[in-house]
Amino acid sequence: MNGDDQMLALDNQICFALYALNRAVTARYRPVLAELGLTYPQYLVMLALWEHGPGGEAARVSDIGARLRLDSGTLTPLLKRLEERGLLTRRRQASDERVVRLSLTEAGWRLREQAREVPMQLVCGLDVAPERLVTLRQELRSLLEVLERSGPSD
Amino acid sequence: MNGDDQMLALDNQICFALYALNRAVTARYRPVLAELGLTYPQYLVMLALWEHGPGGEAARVSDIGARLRLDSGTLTPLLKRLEERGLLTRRRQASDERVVRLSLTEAGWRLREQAREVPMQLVCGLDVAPERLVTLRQELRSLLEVLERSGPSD
DNA sequence: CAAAATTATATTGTGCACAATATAAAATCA
DNA sequence: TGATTTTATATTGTGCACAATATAATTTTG
Repeated sequence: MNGDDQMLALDNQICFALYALNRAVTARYRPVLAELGLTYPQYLVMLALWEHGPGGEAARVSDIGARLRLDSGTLTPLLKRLEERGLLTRRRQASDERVVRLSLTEAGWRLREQAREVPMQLVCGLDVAPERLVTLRQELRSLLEVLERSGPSD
Repeated sequence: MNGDDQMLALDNQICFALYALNRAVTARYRPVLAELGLTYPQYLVMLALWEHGPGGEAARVSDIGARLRLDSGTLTPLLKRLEERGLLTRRRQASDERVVRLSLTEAGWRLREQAREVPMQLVCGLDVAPERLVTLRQELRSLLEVLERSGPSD
């Protein structure tokens, strides 16, 4: 009799599955990253900076923002915290004072050596076939692409 | 020469794919839910309350917490906001004053009628085969279960 | 029954996300 | 060139998440 829309059942919402799993995964990372003194978003920023590499120009805030889909409202305070911990420096670019360039310090690069263990540590404590994770990752990335293509405008 | 661990590449992190897609999906919900005057977490709480139903005992804060994997630190202020908007009432249970019972108001139930359109609206504006989403949802839920089984203790 | 332990919710404090706005510098245009 | 527009980052304010702790009520124990 009641309007028992199965459409609104929590377990039928892909958004909830995504939300719950994302938080569960983040929770798994938390103690591991705590050993590095990083939060999860800070870890992602470090991954982006490590990936940007030491050669070429230092990354701009907006480079990291584009990579992680984060704006300056999120990144500025986060980067200041990483700077305070001595992992990177933030310097205005002389030729264009609007731009802030991010350079990893020695400590920032050293941290990468510790971080190398993180992915394996996570996957190992998981009892899931690795190829299952690869498949899932591909599917997640594929859907993200769909959303981002049609997203900004539509 | 450089320590080019592909393990640390951002695009190889399943955690990043999950993080990015979750935020992209949430962003899709945002304008739709704004019409209902709800944030995304508030929507999930309402889904849980609607699902709990009008019969039987009113939901406890911890019931919703168990369903959504959220603690009182998150739920208490969120529920107060929903109460201020007149969608629910919070009442201490007489027989056990520790417990707070959550009852949807008329407005809370009426909102469900509007919310009925939300899932279809989201899926339709997505150009992805529905069965692909069903498969993904199952996989996400399956992995969540794995994490929660081994998680709390290990 | 009284003391201790447990339970349910609330509070406090930190760190994201994100919208909206501000600031300042550079690029474009009239 | 001077005014306008655009661009890059920063700031402000709100609302989660989550850890740690507080509070108060119930249950368990000695």
